[in-house]
Amino acid sequence: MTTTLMSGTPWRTRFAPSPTGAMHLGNARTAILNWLIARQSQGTFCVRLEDTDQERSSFASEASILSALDWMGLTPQEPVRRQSTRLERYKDTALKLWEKGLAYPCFCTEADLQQDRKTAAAKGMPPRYSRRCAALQPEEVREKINAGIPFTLRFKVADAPEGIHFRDLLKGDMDIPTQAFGDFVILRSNGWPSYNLAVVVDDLDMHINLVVRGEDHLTNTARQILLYRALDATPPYFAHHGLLVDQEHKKLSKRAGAKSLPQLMAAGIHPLALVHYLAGLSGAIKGKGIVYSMDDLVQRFNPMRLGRGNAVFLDEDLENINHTYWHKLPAHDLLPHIQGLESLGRPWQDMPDKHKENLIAIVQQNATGAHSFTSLLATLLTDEVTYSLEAVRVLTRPKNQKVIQVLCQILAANTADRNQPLPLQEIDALLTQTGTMAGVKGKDLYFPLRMALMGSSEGPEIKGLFHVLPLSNVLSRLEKAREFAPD
RNA sequence: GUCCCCAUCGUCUAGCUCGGUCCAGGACACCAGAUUUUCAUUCUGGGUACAGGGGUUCAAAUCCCCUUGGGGACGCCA
Repeated sequence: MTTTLMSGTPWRTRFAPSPTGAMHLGNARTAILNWLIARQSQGTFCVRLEDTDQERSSFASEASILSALDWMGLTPQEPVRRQSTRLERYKDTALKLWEKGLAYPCFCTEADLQQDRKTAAAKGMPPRYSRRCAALQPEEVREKINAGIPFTLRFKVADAPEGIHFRDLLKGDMDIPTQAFGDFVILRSNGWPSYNLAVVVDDLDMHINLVVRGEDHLTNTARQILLYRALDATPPYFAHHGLLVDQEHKKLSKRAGAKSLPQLMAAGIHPLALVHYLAGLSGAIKGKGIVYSMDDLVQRFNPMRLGRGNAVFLDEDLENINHTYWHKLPAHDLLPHIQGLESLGRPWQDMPDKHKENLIAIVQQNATGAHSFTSLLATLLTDEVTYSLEAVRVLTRPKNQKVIQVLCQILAANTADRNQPLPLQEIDALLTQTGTMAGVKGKDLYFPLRMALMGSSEGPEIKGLFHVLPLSNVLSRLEKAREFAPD
């Protein structure tokens, strides 16, 4: 039987970012796909930090990437690995390849190579390594080494068969000619491994059986397959997904305004919305509506439907799906992600979670993101209503004052505990009664009440307000609104 | 420059493997109506796509070729 992403193999996948900056959307999507495929197949999702570039790697980036993964709910199922702790292992492997005659030392300097590339470009040739040092005689090599000239180890590509064939689990049969690249470096002159070597050694040692990454790695895959062969090892399966592009179908870039994960978090995106959108961009999420948890997402994920081409990322679409999530997720799942709550002060902080969730549930349909809550909640927590110009206009009309006055009378006669909100079942009757007595209905009834209670034309459902505001608070708001009455 | 990948509504895509059931289906977005005694929510309806050109065939979104467009790779970066 042909192996597919869904043929039952528990996939051991990995997400292997280099900690050289904040996590970007493309990275995030790769991470999500790896996580999803592992989870869906009852496999394992691993994370590995590829920090072999000493100049560009930073601890801050590591922390940022790891926290972004955590935020998205993509928890690694094994301890995070770090390549910089395994330098000896890579070096040994490179040396072994040299001994076997599959690699050779290269003494070319940075300047030499740059010159070569320039010359090649001028001739319209691909900028590949000239293989100058492959021609060195053993004595020459020994001399140079004894003279202390620094060298790298290059893998002998030309010795490989014509093309490299592999079956990509997403793209199908793939043939990459070895002419696509020159003899590549596996060990740098400072003793650190190159990307391709480190990846192969680690994927082997970690028993990764499926590599999911962007199609920009297609030629790296060919190089890595060569390394697997040189090490007498079986390569894992590969699945290359398309890249994320912007509206103009250009690669997503910071310059073009693409946001990083920390920026998206700060912008008030709910993690489930982001994960759903990014996973859905490949067409692999079945059904409509939001997902309520990562497990839910796994249920609806079908890796066989992963698209083959590039995917267009639209801020607008993310915004839309984000709104939907803030509207529909239970308040319980919203609370941990709401930002700026501390500015609400004591009354909020002292409140039990259950009560907080009730308030959130009332305002969430008007929320647009993680920090749209504070202002909405603030209007519920205070007695001080801020009236908009529109509110003032509405409240100064006698007809509208009548409505408020009537409601005040009705509430004043109510014997319920003033420190509690009114019971749900009473609210309907109460509003109907107000309407009847004031001789209004529909918008004429609700609009003045909305303005009086919230000071603005937008806000939670009126009935909901009565359900969360203590009766005393409702009364004081109404009293205040009555001050707009014309003399 | 050389090589590789991709090409269906605005977006993500179904269909392409085994050509007819596709004057191309769905979702999101958009527009219009309806419901909810308010905004929101919800419901119903609507418009919009097979990149272009050649073949093959009784028949092509589906197979072949070319063109165009887009993306990627070619580092002592990953």
